Amino acid sequence: MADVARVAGVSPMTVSRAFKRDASVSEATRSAILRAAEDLGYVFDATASNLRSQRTDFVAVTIPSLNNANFAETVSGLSEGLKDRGLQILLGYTNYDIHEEERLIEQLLRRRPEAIVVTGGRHTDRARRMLENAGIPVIETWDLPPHPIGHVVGFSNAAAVRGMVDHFVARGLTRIAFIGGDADRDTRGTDRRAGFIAAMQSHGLDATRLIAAGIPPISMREGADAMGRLLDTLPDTQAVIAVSDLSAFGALTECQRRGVDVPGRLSIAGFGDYEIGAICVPPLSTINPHPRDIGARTAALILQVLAGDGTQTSVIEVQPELTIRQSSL
Amino acid sequence: MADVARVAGVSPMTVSRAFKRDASVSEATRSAILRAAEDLGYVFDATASNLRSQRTDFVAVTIPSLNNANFAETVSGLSEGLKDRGLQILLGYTNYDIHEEERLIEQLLRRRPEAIVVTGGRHTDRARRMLENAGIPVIETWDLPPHPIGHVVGFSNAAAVRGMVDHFVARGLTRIAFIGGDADRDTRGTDRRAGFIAAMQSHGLDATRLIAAGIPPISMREGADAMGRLLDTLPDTQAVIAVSDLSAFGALTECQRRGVDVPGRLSIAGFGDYEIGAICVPPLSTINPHPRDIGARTAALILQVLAGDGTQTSVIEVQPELTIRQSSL
DNA sequence: ATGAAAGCGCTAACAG
DNA sequence: CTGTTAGCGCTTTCAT
Repeated sequence: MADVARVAGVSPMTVSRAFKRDASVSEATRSAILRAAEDLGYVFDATASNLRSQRTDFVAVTIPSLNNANFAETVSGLSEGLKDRGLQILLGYTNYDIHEEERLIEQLLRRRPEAIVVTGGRHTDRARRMLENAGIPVIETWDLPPHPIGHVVGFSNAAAVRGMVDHFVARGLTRIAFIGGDADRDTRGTDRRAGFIAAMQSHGLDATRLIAAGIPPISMREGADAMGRLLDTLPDTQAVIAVSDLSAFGALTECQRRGVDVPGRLSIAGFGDYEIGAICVPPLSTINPHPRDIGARTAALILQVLAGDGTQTSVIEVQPELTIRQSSL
Repeated sequence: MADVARVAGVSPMTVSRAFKRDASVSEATRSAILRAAEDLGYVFDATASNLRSQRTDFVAVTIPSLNNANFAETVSGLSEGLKDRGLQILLGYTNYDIHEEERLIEQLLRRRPEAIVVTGGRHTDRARRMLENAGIPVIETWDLPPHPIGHVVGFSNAAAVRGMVDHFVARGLTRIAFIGGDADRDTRGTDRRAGFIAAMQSHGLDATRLIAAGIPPISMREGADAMGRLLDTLPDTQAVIAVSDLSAFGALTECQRRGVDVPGRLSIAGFGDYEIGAICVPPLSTINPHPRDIGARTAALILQVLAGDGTQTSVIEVQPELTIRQSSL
């Protein structure tokens, strides 16, 4: 920066200002500085800026998996909402493991983010303590934890599934199974399964048709395998709710391979409103948790909190939407 | 850190050492320091460490889209290979736009990464200049550019498609169409389309059955729409290659909706070996570019280069694999 | 194995 | 609109 200042004939401080958005530098001076910088191949050093200004413009985000359209949508909505203010996302993934999440949170906090967004509301004790003491806004998403650490933008996974159970029951189906949610690593999956069980019981129905599908992320293949076991062991099942659209689609393909008519003999529903559910034949009933909205509203919340709008914490509920398609009609 | 030092009864320098992996601190001192840090809720400040040591332990990575299983696999393989050495990925996405890529590269370089990995081999002139002058290892991936900036870990998208054309021709099919690759934002898509045209011409076949599918990322829906137009306008087409498995699957569903037998009346192939192609009915022929290997080999290359193993640049070719399934048999 | 002094490259704070 | 001074919290370097 000193070199650029020398070439442009100004002080380093003026160069520093020229690189900021709204700093007061005359247009002529600024363009001369930027030209000098370009000529010299100077690249602004954010590490020094971060230290001195005590601002990094990072927003830390943890998601269970990179390769998941739902979480990708949330991150995308978040990123979109933050980039106008120059905030950049520092992303890490936990592989659906809260111990991995703990390690990740520690690493992320070392980078001194302005805020931290975590997926889910269940954490190790130490992770929780670190978040509580971080001194920055904390936002839990994709859940509605009973004791939030800070802010929340999410929904109840259990309640969302209840709507689908009600839909099946209203159609007169009673022998309903649930695929997935058995490994307690994926807290959203287990919550959905718990919601299924509670909803079935409240209807006075048998809630024991639970088919394990392995550790998350549940693949399409695992959904297909689970459906195979279901058809083998409980062939009188009338409807299936899968922990995600991906496993639901896998289950559908297994029905196709075995010549089981969907929805004639068996209804299927998923979760997440992934594109595949809308386009496959027949299209899948699902629950749309509005992942992009979660991201967008989280971004808006962060901007508001960083602008100093009060210190109270908000709980923003993004209502999941029951989406009924041909697979359950 | 000074506070921790005081509580632990040592100098800040010793605290600093206690937080490093292989620093020479007695075990007793180290554990006393770590306990003091935990008690005080101290979190190591990476921004200061970065500035003083001139090391960030960041590896910058640009990918076209977060929500893409192929790129997610590459990032995952990369991340896996880097984390043992404490290197963290700083990820940004370009939305398939080289101008967005230019902006992103500038932002990423300001964070002073140890190396930078970009997806693709085509860049704006300014982006290319920034990468050349960055003074860190540069790795282009998912392509085989004629004039690499630095290292390369990738494959020829055009050559990969040739293998699929040859497969169809060997089966006696001659009226072959290509879906996608029309928007020049996605250089990998256009390269695949160009490879299709070249391969068809080298067989003396008509290479004009090109169906546009819109701007990337091409959705399943766009694949289905493209297939609809193809069936409407060129109903005698015998085989279709789509720019990705996702659009190929969309195309397949359109055939299902119209009662067009696949592969009886029409063969379909995709690109990418996404899970959906392996499980849908019928399963899709595809080209597997081994995305995780690209990431893993990129990670290994970075570690080797950072360890100072010579200054020569490597071009590592990861061979795509033709995967023939029922959709083209 | 531990400590003292100096400084990484920028910007807050103040001045003009 | 521009400049001066000091210092962000670590770690390099050199000691012992």
